[in-house]
Amino acid sequence: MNEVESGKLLSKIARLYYLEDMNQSEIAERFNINRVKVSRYLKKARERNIVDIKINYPRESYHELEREIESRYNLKECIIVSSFDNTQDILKEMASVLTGILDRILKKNNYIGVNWGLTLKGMSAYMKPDRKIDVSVVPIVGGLGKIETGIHTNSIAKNFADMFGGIGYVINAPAILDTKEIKEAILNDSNTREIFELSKKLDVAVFSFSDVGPESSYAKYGFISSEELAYLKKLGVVGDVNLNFIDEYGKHAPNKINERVLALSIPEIKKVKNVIGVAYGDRKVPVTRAVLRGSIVNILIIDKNIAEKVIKGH
Amino acid sequence: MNEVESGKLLSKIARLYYLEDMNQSEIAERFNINRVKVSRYLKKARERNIVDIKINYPRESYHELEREIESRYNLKECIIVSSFDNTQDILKEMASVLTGILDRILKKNNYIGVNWGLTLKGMSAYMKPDRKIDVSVVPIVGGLGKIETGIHTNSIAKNFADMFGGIGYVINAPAILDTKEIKEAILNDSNTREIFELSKKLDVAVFSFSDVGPESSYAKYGFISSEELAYLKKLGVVGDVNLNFIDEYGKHAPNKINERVLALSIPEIKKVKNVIGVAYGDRKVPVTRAVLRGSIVNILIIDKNIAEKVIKGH
DNA sequence: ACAATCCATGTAAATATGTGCATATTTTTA
DNA sequence: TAAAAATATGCACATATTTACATGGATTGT
Repeated sequence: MNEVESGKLLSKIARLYYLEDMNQSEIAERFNINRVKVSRYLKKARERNIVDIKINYPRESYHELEREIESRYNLKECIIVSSFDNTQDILKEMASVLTGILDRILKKNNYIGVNWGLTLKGMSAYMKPDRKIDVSVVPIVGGLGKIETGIHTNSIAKNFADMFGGIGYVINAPAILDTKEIKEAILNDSNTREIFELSKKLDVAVFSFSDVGPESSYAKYGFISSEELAYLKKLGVVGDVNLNFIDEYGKHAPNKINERVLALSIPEIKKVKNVIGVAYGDRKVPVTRAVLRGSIVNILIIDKNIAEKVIKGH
Repeated sequence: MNEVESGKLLSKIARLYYLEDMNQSEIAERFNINRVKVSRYLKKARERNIVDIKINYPRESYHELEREIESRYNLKECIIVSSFDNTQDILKEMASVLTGILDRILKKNNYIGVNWGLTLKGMSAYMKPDRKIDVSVVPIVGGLGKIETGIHTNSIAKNFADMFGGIGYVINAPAILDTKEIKEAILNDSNTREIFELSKKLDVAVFSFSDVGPESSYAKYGFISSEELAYLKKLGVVGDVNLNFIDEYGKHAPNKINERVLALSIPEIKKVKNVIGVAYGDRKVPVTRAVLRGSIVNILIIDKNIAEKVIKGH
């Protein structure tokens, strides 16, 4: 058995390289071998597990779960926060995570799209970005509810623009119209069209998604009636992504309501480079799974409860 | 606290880089950051011990002791073998180690110098090189004793040449002459001079060293009288390196005997790129320490007993 | 509020590492 | 033992990583 087979040389080389910051040329020189050989021996040492690399994750992190979801659904990032009893605590955590990601991702003059709802409203209350940069914040859905409630997409856009520095665009059209025809008409109006044009420039999109149950914002605020919700459920809808109703596989489920909804569509959302989805709470487990299956987002921020159930459920 | 400070991003990046073989560009792309930043974050992750690298050494190895000696005495390599009760077992181990090193170091047409004595004789009985290459084996000391005993430098050179393939040169002069004048005369003879010329070409030198006690080969075989040994000891000599007598600091101790000794000197030995010293047994502890202190070798093969005592002794 | 200093960033250049390929060596097979 | 196959080697090139440096933004002290 020679030096290499026995692993003695491999371990020596590995030590010098990984532990003592010697480079491959220096090692080659020392052991009188070819530089390329050192590279190959190091590879062999890794293959034979002579080199053992461990990553120490921060205590409170759910990296295994994150990793599992990232690789199963091919995400760039999955970030999981603790499922605190208190909703505000979850929102605080999520806000901190989202701020970190946006601080990192956003560059000057970038375009960021946002939708509406309680989750984004709640998070923006706790977001404290490190720095101000000029970004353009664009609503990606029509308006729902009064501006004062703070869940309106224009409010969300304004919040984000104030926080990161830059301008918050305003959409002057409701999200749900009475008829298909009215929607088409509004879409043809330059005011609205301009906003939707901007969404083609998005570098980042941030949105929450929801189930179609009674606790959803549209149910609670009465934007969609319970009959309509029942109708959607019958079609196999498990929730919405920016008001696009989807089935359990994350496919858009054709329905009467969407015909008169003004919102950035799923194919258009998918074109954005960084698509960040946010969700917490038990009721959003099925829609989260659907969003993942449909590869709608590539960055996902969820709470531990959803994460575990998504993984267990399949 | 942001993503970087918390270590969350660092650990994610480290995982992708070290555990999932992603390169820095891919990671940069994924996290929307600059490629150089990934390099810097990885450095930070290592500094913060988020990345933990462990080397698994072969079970029976004394890597810590080896490492200690290597770094303390600035060796390229220190290899320690078990101190078996049976001398032959030690010789077998050392032979295997030396073979490995020579198989690795020696290239075609290299010159290798060898000295004499029981240690090299004993080892060469067990050496089984992987391959034959053309090397030139050169005696680096005059002859001592009858060829038949096998401890004569010409025998050692022949053994090495047979094993590795190549030619064993022969020195036709004794190591210890009667007078300084005779030595000078012999050194002027072309036969001897040629051999010593060759030693300027050495790529590797292999030699054992010895104490100046009654068990040394020169005492046992009567090449040096007990009066002379006593005289050397009085001068502060702790042993010899290729018949050059040295003090506890590895410095050559000027003495009457060396004036009439025919051997490659310490400065000449130090010029060789790979200087391999071999020793085992308790009596060689002081001389080993001296050899190390004097930086005479850069590769050292010793038994565990010597290693431990060298380290403990200071 | 201003200047001075410090720190972060990205680009370009330098360094280090990995790979394809042609050649050499060893092992296998007949 | 010779030929064939498999493996190892080292060069030249391709790729990847690190570093130096210049710049700009943030922070601190006055």
